[in-house]
Amino acid sequence: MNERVVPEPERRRRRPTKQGTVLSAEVIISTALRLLAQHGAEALTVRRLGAALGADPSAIYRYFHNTDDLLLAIADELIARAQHDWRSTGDWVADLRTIGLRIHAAYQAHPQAALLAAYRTTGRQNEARAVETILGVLRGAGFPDPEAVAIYHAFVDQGLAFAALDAAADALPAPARAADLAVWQRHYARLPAETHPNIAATARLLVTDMRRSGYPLALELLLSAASARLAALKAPPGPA
Amino acid sequence: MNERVVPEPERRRRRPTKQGTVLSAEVIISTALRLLAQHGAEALTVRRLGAALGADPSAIYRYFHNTDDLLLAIADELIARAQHDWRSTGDWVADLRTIGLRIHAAYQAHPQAALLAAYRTTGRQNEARAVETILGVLRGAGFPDPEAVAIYHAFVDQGLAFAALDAAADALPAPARAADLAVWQRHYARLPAETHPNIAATARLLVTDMRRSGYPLALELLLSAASARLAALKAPPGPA
DNA sequence: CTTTTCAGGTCAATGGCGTTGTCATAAGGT
DNA sequence: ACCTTATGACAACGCCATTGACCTGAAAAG
Repeated sequence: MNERVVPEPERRRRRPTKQGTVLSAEVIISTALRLLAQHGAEALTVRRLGAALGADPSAIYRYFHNTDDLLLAIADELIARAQHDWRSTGDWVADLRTIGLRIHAAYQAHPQAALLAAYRTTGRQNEARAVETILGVLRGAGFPDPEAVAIYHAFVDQGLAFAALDAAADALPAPARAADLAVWQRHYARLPAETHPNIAATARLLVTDMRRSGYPLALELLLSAASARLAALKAPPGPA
Repeated sequence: MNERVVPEPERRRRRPTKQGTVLSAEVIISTALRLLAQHGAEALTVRRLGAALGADPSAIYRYFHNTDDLLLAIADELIARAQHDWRSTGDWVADLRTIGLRIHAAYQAHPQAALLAAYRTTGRQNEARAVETILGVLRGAGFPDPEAVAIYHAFVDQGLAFAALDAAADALPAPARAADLAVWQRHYARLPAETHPNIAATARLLVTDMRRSGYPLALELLLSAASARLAALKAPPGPA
């Protein structure tokens, strides 16, 4: 591990680069997000980031231990954006629905970054706040701790997993992306009923449905099943 | 794109390498899978694959256009394996549960290939067979077509999304993977109750639960919610 | 206001990677 | 037995992340 990094709040001396930029963790993160948005995932290299910042690539190592450290910082920033201004309504199902959709939306706004970040556990400030909030909603709803933790896990992972899945579609190189979308019309819509009766019968529905994200329905199903479980827990004497 | 590749069925001349191996697409794929299984994601490089084969790295480009081509060839195999020997039991919930877990397991067995494959729509034979099967299960259970298609979409995307999420954890470079796992013990388990009461109250549960995949529960919740919807559809006169 | 110090930007080098242009040679059709 | 050419080998290119040594100017100390 690299020891050159001084924690951001303790920084005193800020010295411009040869090209005049004044660096900071914040500037580096936002430049990285811009680079990802403009030129795709493969554009995020230390060398190109250095060039975009107007600094020597190695200067980045004064702010982040390595590229992974930088990536985790980016991930935490996305989580922060998802939580921005959120407030509980008192209805736990509505709260979780909103949180789930917000996470998904925040990641969709930066598909290239989402693809890299959605899989990581950062342990940083904003992530911890999100974990705390979601657990609070579930425990406040009346789920006993083991159930609350299990449902927290399913809920969060499902949100992140769909965020990455849908981000990947956006982040795909243009030709591959077009090809994948066209498969449903070009290929599945023309399969004969003899060999693929179920696809043939539903082809039109498939073509329109597969254009959208499957997340909203998956989220709704998760929430309604969780709700049913809670109801069962609150009526302890088992039914016939 | 590299034009050196001769399609496998047209190959006539098979010439041993200096070290005596006789190459083929099949040998290269299985060696790559062995390399991945034995030494993890970062072991799959053209150079190391060449070394493992007993051949010059560049010889691989006589069989695959580039590394992506090779990885897709590996991935293609996974789709077939997920479906291998599957048979309907007549119980639609049990069938979907099995199919979901099988997809997840097949991808889990080769995480780095899964990461590339889970996001794509190939439209090829094995994929079409899977779509047909799942739609058949849902329509056979009595879901009307629009509902069948919507639930198909949520079900499949959930399976693929979790497959990619869990594969990504396995495919992470060893240090990053260890760091992510440790976060729950090192960091979350020690947050004070004053600032993070819900995390503090459930820390022990979190540490053990987050080690496992969230997919089995998420799948179960999706299936039970779908089941409830079907029951509601079959009892048309609305309840009190 | 001067002196000291050291954070932080720069430079150069290391060892890895995927990929390709070229060459040499042996396999296999004739 | 002869040719053709597919296929393996070699060497080189331009990327990549990372690091150790250095230099310099901003801030702290007096």
